[in-house]
Amino acid sequence: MAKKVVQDAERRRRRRTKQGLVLSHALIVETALRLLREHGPQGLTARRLGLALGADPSTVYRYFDGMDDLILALADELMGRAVAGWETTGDWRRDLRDLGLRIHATYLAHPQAAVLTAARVSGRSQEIAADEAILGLLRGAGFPDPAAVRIYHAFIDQALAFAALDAASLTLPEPALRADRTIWRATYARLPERTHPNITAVADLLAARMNSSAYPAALDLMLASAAAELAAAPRDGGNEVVQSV
Amino acid sequence: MAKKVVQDAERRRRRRTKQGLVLSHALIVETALRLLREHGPQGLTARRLGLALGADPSTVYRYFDGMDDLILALADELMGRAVAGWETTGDWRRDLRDLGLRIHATYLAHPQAAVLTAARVSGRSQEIAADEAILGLLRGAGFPDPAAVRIYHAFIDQALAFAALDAASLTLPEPALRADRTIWRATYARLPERTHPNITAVADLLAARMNSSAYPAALDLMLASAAAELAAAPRDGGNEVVQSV
DNA sequence: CACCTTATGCCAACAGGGTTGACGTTATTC
DNA sequence: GAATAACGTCAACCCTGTTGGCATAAGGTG
Repeated sequence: MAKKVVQDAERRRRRRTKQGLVLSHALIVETALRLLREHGPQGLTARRLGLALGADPSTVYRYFDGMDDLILALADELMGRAVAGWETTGDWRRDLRDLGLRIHATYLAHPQAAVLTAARVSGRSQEIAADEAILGLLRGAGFPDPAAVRIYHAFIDQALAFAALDAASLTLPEPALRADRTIWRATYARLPERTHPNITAVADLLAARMNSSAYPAALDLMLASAAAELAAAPRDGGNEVVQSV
Repeated sequence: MAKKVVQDAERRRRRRTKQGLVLSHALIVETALRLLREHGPQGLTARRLGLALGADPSTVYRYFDGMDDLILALADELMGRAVAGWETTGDWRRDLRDLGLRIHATYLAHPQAAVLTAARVSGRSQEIAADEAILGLLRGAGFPDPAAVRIYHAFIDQALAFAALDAASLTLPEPALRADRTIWRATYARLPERTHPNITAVADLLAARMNSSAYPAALDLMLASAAAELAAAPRDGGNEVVQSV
């Protein structure tokens, strides 16, 4: 198995090898992310990855336990990048807002990586570190455990969900995910006005709107709701619907 | 092409054919959804679909232009089911809340169909009908076009995003998407307390929370925010962040 | 130094994926 | 009855992830 290989190879610096190749987890992840960004999900295959690395496709399996494992590593890497440079001020609301925007921005910088948002939850290092930070922040702010967990989940879910959908709007991946502006305009503007008056009337608006993000506003709403909950009752309030505004 | 085939075959009732097979768009979609629900994304392949239909895999291509086209049809079918039975009362906020919950529930009834949420936007009949209804509702309520489009998008995005993530929490699909309770508990509870005090302290809560949905609360927040915007200013307010509560 | 174990890379091969084209049969239409 | 479209099968193609065997390099130990 590649488990022990991981630990040993990680702490060692190799000079050169048979064909002069020097692969590593970091290099493979970096290359995979590049392929994903430049050529979309279709571009990230075992064979293409091997080609981009100048190595045989099967070599990747010396470092990762299959393609699924690699994908989890990619998601973990992105989470690590999102958290990198994040500094907590002690103001949980401000800190979470900052982190949320960082996660969102990181995924938007790798639009094709929207696939990865479904691959969360793995017990990998970067993710767990981020989770620890978030939970610690919430508990430190005075949220009881159930509330902290609830907010923690809502926070992560929201960030990843919006990132995935925003990214899907920005990119032009495989036909099944096609959602770019051109498609929208072409699809909606071509509808007969008689049968679809509402859509045709706002076809251009629909197309133009595909580029903007609704996440910051939604994030602020969620944080405001959490703050109101904290201010109202120090004790936990269960899972009931929060009616505000 | 299958385009003309579609129209002609749809309006006709065929008694029997060569081997006694009577395929149709509806039957194929129904079977594909069943495969997806029972065996997950891995279970929905051209070959398995052919097997389940008792037909040759290539036969599907007489009805759909490739697997992508079929997947879009599945998403369209689900949207149609979600909207079926939906009755508008004229109260846009109440109606949208109802529709949102319907969409959410429909996708939760087909957990494995979370993949389909990424396949939105296609110009297919059921979807366009739903879009028309939503946009008509918002414009009728007095929202100017830009605001209506913005809310329309936020509404759909939110419903699909939460459905996808909630469904991912409920199911146990391929390794890359693994996110079930067992995994959560096993993953997080096994962490050393010394290095991960926060996570280990709430490990059970984390696992238990995977089954509940945060969508209704988020939906209410969004609708409340939209209502506040409508009450405050009849004219459109652009894309600025809404600070409420 | 020799020696053995581990790490690392390549190669060939397998099962299974989507998709296509030719072909035959059936159903419909004129 | 003849022509045409629809429908289903079959064999084949190229792609995918993945594996086992083999060769070489590296690292540690005598």
